[in-house]
Amino acid sequence: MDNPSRSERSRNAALDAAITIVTRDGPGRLTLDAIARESGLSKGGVMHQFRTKEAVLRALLEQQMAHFEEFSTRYLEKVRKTTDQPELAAQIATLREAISTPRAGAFALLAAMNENPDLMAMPRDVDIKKVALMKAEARDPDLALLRWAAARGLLLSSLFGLSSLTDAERDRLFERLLDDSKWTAIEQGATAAAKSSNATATRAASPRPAGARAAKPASARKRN
Amino acid sequence: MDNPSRSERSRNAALDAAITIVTRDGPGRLTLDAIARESGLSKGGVMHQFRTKEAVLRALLEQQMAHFEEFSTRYLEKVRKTTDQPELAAQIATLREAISTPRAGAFALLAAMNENPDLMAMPRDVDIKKVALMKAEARDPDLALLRWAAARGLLLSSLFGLSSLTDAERDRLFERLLDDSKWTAIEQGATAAAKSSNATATRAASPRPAGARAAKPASARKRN
DNA sequence: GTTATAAAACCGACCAGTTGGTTTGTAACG
DNA sequence: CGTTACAAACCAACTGGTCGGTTTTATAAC
Repeated sequence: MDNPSRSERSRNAALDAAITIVTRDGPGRLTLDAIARESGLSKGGVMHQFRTKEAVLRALLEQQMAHFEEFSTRYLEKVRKTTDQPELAAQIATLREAISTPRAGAFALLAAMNENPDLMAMPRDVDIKKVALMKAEARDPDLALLRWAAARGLLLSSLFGLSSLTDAERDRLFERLLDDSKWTAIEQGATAAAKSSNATATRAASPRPAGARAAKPASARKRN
Repeated sequence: MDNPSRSERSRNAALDAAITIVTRDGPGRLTLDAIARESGLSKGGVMHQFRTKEAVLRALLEQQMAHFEEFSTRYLEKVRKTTDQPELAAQIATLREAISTPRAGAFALLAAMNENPDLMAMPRDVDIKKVALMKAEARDPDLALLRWAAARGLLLSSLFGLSSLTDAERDRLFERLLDDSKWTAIEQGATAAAKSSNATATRAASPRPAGARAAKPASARKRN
């Protein structure tokens, strides 16, 4: 086998092993030795492909992000014509997907966060773009964000083993989140405050004001 | 100082140190030595108060849960008369509170999960009860769950540094989540029968198989 | 009030095992 | 023959946890 292929095979073997470990034993058990053991490679081999453990985490994250990005894109293409908020739909569907697929994805996230919280910047940056898109397409951006937040809440809760919902329940909730027709009735115009009492059935057709984004969390810690 | 006070002071010092470490350095850095260093106690002293590391995690979780439980109870008492879904309101408000208070709470959660995922059973059990209460008081239980999930999504995203929202935005979203009047218009059930449970497919843009979801993580790992 | 004794709180050296990472060697590719 | 890909032994730092000993507090007899 030629060298490039050989290398790629080892790389994938290592990453697959990492996913296996993280999902099976928990993020705290993801060590270089464990990866070597699980992948069949020697530790030296693993270290040849990834010079540091952080490089492994980063590669893991990138792989998973690419996976979900692809899912998202495909889904988006498919429903672009059936809803006027395709980005929102795609995000919700992707979050839903992340629950069922080999927990890998978000477990990788967890492992990353555990080891080096700064790695979270990667997925966050993607998020920022997605949020912008969702807001741009929505008549009621805040409502879109809330539907999105709900999906995310369901995912993260499930991921952390915090969920007290059955699979059926969760599925039903996702279904409802995706169903635009169930939400239009409470869409609000871009006007902020709103007279609290009724006003719920208003269905303003105005575009939206394009909010101003501000500073980041600015978490700045160092590790390793 | 008498013994009980002395003991409690040390215990709290250790716990405070643990919170400091976890929030400042990340969950992966929470070690017994680190706690000893940070708290000023000796390692032996720490071990006297907590026989194992898991005991530290457990105590941390309990402390945080107690804190939020108290907040929740107080809030509930306060709004019981102003809304017909006080449990939901209390949960949302508590989740909101958890964002602003020292990240401690959920970071402790993370540390716990990292070390021993089984510890998550503690907060989950509380959740199950809360969910039951919220469902019981709601005319549209699923909608209540979704509002709750949204609040949770906002919290967890923010907590993990995944949030791309500004504080103001998040605040606005929480405000809306708490405002019952903004949701009544889409309440389902109660009125006009309607087998709400299925039938959601009116406009579902989701081509999902709705297949049989598999079993739970079934993580049965041991550590240490 | 002093003294004797026990019990609790605390210290810090120590242990075996694990960690991420390095070094040295070797075989195959190009 | 040099570079690439891997293996295996190795290392210093660190891990959770133990253990013998010291200090502080509590009890109670004198």
